[in-house]
Amino acid sequence: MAALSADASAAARILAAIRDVPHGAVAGYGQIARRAGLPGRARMVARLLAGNDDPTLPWHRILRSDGRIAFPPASKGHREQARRLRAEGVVVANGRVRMPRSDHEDLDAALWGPEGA
DNA sequence: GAAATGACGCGTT
DNA sequence: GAACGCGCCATTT
Repeated sequence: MAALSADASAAARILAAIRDVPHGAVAGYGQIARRAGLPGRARMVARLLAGNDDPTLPWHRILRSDGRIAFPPASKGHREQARRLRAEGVVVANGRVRMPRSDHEDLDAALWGPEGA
């Protein structure tokens, strides 16, 4: 069958990685792509979220590498995402989220699982 | 097939 | 920390 996307399996892996983010945790586009086994495809993650039809997908947990919300500060999506993050206990200040710049593999676990890991 | 667009990332200023 | 520029990937025109 014709491949409407670049790689259906790749998309599935990305979605799986996003779903793998626990409640109260956040991750970056590049980080998700990397976890999905697709380094450098951060934009592909964004594209999937932009066209996601899955309301159960925790898209609000996906932020930029700087820890900032991808949407413009005046955008509705930005407000929606910030609201949802706060509802999960994530501290959002000035459209910014506490994000560890040094992603050590050991600390990486803490990023994904603040409760466990 | 080339140019333009987009929920990105990183280095530099 | 903010602003600017360049690079990368995938889809659309």
